[in-house]
Amino acid sequence: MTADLEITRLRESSGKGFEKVFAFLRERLLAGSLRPGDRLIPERDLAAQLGVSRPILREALRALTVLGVVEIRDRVGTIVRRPDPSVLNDFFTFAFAQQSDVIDDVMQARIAIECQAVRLAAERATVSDFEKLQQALARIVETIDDPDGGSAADFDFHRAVVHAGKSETLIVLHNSLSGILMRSHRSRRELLQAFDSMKTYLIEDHRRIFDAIVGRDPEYAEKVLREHFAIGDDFRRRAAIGESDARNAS
Amino acid sequence: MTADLEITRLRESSGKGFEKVFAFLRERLLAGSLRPGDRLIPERDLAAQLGVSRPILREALRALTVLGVVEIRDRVGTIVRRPDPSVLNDFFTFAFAQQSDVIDDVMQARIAIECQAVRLAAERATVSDFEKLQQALARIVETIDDPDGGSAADFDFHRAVVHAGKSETLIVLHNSLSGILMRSHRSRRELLQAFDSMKTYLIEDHRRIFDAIVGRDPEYAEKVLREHFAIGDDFRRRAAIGESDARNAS
DNA sequence: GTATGTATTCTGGTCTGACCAAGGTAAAAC
DNA sequence: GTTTTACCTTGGTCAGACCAGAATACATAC
Repeated sequence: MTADLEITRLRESSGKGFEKVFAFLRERLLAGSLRPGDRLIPERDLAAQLGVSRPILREALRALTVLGVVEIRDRVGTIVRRPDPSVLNDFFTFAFAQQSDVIDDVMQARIAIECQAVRLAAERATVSDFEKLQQALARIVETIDDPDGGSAADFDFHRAVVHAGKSETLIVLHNSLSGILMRSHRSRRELLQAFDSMKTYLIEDHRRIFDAIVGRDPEYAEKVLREHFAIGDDFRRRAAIGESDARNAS
Repeated sequence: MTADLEITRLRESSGKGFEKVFAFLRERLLAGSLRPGDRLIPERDLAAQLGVSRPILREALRALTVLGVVEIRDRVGTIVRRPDPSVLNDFFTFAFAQQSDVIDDVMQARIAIECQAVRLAAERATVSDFEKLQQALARIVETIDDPDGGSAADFDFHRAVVHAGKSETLIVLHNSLSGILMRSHRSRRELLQAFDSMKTYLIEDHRRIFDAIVGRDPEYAEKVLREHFAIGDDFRRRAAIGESDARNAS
């Protein structure tokens, strides 16, 4: 509507076509003059205003799309969206597709996130969170002999912990790491079956974490969680070595 | 015409043009048939083989570019790259830019990352890391009265800590959060100027963190760092209240 | 034979203008 | 007032063209 002045300015400032347009839109998005829900003006008009051709504009739009910032709806228009964390999954998938040895490293990030989250959880968790945690805990007990279900239950519990932390950022990050972790999670869990002592350890650890959160003890909560990871890591290290990669994705 | 069995298959499988091409390339990238360093065939040829027009191909290529998977080099070609973590910066910037109240929340993530990193640093830091940390520490002392320089020095120190942790993932995440944090960092630091007691606290805290790392004491390192954040948060809370929102855009 | 400089080719970067199909909408028909 | 319908809008795509500079081949000079 009123955006022509600045656009003209932009036309000379930034670099080449795509870069220019992308930078322009980026700025608009970041500055907040384009907010989630807004609909951009038609591609043709926008392209004209920006002084580029439609294909170029579309490149920029598409770029923003993969970043989850906008959504191009066929025959409707381009609307601004609140960035969807699932984009990160995309990225991580690409990033870690080639190297499989980064799992341990990603694990460090997970530990970081969860340890912080569990602290927050101990402070902020609501009764509703308690319930969810308890349910997750129950499922862990139920599925202790089932690799698949157990893995899921385990993960759910940890996810519940992070959610109880009430930090959007931590939730996003944790969720983003999920993709990579998921892969290893199952295989890791499987070999836990070998050790029978693991079962009690698994249950006990989670229960203690739960108790710590309910008991509003951040310090202890983190401590237990950290130990939980350490012991798990230890078991894993002890058992698994030859991680064969069956990557024949049909 | 007859040389492209898989391509032809793809042509019908996936959805529309862009989606199809993107999915195709994505698969190739993930499967590993396209590996970092490889150069794609010229756009014209590739477009022809995929049965789409060049603009569409470029949309897909550009999309992969923002994901950091490929790099389009002017007049050279499109080469596959190992995903660049800087992509995350893009995303996080977008994701957290719109809400200005998330700073505190992002801070939780920073704390999470750094606390984990400092632990690792205490275990893994090399002599080279020690030196960098010491230099950063020295700069903090030097620039204690300079808001700008001080902010940078402070940040450098923390960055050095994370790097000393030797976890690529943590480094990536920390770096990604930097963008958002940077904004607030300076203003936060400025108001620290008001409190004179802050200066000694700032120096002392960082020095203790440094000592903990050199002393190979993860537990203590995290403890100090956590307190460091807590105290900073406290000061901030005490000083700044009316965080005015400059939302004069639109 | 080597080295240098030049011409040619290749490749991305961009533009123009066009066609299609389906969503939206308002006029037209009931 | 409701339904139907025709039109316009909008994204999705294509085809072919031009440019500028990198890469390379080639020819020339030493």
